[in-house]
Amino acid sequence: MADTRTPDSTRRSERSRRAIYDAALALVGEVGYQRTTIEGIAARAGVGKQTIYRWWPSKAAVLLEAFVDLNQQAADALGETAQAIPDTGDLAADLRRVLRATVDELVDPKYDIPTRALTAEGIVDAELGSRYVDTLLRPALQLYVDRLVAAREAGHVRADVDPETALELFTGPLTHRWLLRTAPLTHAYADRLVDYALNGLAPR
Amino acid sequence: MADTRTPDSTRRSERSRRAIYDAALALVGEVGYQRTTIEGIAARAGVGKQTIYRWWPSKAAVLLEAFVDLNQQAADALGETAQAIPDTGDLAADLRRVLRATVDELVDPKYDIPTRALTAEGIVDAELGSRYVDTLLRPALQLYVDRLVAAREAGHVRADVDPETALELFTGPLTHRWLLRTAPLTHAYADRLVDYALNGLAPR
Amino acid sequence: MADTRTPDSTRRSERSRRAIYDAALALVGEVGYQRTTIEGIAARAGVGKQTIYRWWPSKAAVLLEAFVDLNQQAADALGETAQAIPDTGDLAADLRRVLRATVDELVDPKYDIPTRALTAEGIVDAELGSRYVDTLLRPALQLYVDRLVAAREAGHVRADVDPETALELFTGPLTHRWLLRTAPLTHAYADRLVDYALNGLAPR
Amino acid sequence: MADTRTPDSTRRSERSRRAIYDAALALVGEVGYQRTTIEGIAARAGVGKQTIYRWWPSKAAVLLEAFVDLNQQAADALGETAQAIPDTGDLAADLRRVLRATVDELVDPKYDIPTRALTAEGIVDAELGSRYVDTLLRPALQLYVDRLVAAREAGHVRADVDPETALELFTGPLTHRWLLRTAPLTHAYADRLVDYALNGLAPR
DNA sequence: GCGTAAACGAGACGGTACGTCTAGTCTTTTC
DNA sequence: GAAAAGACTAGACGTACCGTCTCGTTTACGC
Repeated sequence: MADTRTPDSTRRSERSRRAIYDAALALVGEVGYQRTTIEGIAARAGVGKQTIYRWWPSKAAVLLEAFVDLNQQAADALGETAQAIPDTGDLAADLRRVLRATVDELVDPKYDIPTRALTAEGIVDAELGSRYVDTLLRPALQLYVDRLVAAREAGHVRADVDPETALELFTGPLTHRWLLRTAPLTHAYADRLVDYALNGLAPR
Repeated sequence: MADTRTPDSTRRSERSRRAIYDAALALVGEVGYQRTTIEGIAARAGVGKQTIYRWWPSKAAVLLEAFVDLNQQAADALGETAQAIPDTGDLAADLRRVLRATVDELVDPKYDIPTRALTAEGIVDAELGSRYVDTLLRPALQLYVDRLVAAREAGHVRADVDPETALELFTGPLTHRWLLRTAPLTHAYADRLVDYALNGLAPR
Repeated sequence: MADTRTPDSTRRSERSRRAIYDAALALVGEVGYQRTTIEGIAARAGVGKQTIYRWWPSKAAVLLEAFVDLNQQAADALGETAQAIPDTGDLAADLRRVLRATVDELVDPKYDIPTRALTAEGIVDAELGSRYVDTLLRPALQLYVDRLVAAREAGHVRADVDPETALELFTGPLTHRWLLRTAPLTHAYADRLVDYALNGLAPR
Repeated sequence: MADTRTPDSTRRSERSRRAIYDAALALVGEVGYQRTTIEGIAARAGVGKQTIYRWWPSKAAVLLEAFVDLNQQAADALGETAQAIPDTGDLAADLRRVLRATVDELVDPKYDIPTRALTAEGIVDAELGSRYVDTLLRPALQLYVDRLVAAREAGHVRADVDPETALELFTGPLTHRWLLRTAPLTHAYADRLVDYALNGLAPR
């Protein structure tokens, strides 16, 4: 039977935790997600397999935490407001800037490969997916909500707009192209999205 | 080394092919994609493993073809034009109708589970992904292109609109919510998408 | 590396020692030797694993000491001479009596299972084997030596007989049948052994 | 669940079987029985673990068969009668010769180590023990029975002697010293055993 | 209609990784 | 400072599948 005793997290080895994060991210980057194995992570981290199984339920969960940790570190390095979408008063310009940056990130293999892996895993595994959304995706989307609310108050956006839906006009298509590879992701595409979404497809 | 001789498809057993499709779809529905194995499909189909390896390169490829076959059958049952997006002259109403139908399909577990599995696999496996897009997704998206081109000619849509980008304002957000489960998929959501995309977020 | 510091035995917990003996014997009786683990003994004794590793080099060593302790207690309960082979003047009768008693003991599962385990372990592990022989077996065999020497002095046994070898004519076959289960261990067998060994196989 | 299907022995790979025997015997000789693992045997034999698990229930069973096979080969090399105890008419001399040969064998590490391991395992595991006795030990003991019966018919042994018991006067003590290492195994000891057993301990 | 060659069902094979178990060590806290 | 508790590295366990490779057994085409 499985070990049903919950381990005592106060006695957890910080050293091992870090080594596992590092090994997991390195391996996914080097050989891809499918060929990254728990045995491989353990060996690379100089850790017993049981130490992984003790603290994580699956390979995907390890990678997710490793990613969250990475983001945390990056966020800590920057100031708090540094990650917010800028508000220059020109909504279109601000969105173009942030969408272009997102395009750049999604195109960079360093982010592309592990993020794809996590996303794909979350698509099939609902439990993991919800943790992924809550810890990584939702905070990123919230930045759009904040900016759109500000724009609405400034009268740059229709008063009846639901920001949760509105933001998906930008991130939805971008994610669609990125994940499904239906067409190349370019800055021009990002700009066009902002144009269409803000001004609509119908003639004015 | 692999058997480099190309098998003679004229001598292929139609019976086995059908049995493999059925077994693959049934197993994915019953135990999920991850726990569906080629051995399991072979056993369920009453077929030797080699018969699968002879004709398909991977589990995902089997499932993809099984899905294509399923769609083919459904399409054959309907008339040819039956799957096109209707053109009543009211673009918004036509889009609402088709998006609502899509929502209904994505919410139905019968389609949801295997489609998720295929999509997730295609996200990670580029080769499979491109076949998935070409055989299943692209034809479906083309229907939007056709309808949007017609709308553009009728002056119901801006003359400068790129239909390939424009259609993603509808399918992108829908796919986003479906795959990532960020929020429930409803008819109201579909309607709102049509409103935002056609009229834009900015005040007129 | 192992903790080379010799622990201070004066501070040793008598309570733990007893609990470990009891747990070890109980477990071997219940689940057999192979499936008795040091972890299991520690858990059952309510003792940390390190407490076992601190004082014993192996599972077999624990069991051996537990057994020695058990014998000690039994011996203390009886008088000192009580365990000697009786000397009624009739060597054959005395040997039959003691061999029959040995048969009874070897057939009793209470002794059979742990003694088998220890013996088997000692056969493979020379170090343990020698401790087993010295602490448990040798004292028992010495009783035969004593009785045979007395018989020799009384002229009931050839003057040139080496008691160390002679005693094995009794214990050797008995042990052989017991360990290898080549044939059932019975009182009749014990009697026959005494007859053959004392009188020889050759016709007189 | 375990694979309950019985494998088809007609399709068994003779090559793998031989390689497994060789690897098992080599490893036991090199690192001892306890530190010989199924993984190690598989790796050394260049064989998948499952191939071992498919055909044998345990490490001990592999070793037993390897040993039986070894004996078979040795027996096939010699003539049929070559392994019988010689009958020169001088029972004592014949027994001395065979016991001395046995001593030599038991002292040779090549036989000592794996035989010890198998014997010890058979002592604890009754099922394996009975297979060990039936396939390896019993045939060897039968040779004594045959010789003793011949001696009885020739009047060199008491008419009332049970050969099954009598033979244990020789093999029992020898096995006892060998397994328990109570004293060194020498030719002199073998000779003394023959003397005592044939002539008895009591004065004539 | 008969021979032959390819596809077939079956499943053994060498492997890899799984998730579990235990060994023996190390660390922290309690008595 | 011994002991309880238990996390740690290490690695074998037995299982599940992988993809390849024979085996006979159909099956269907060309002679």
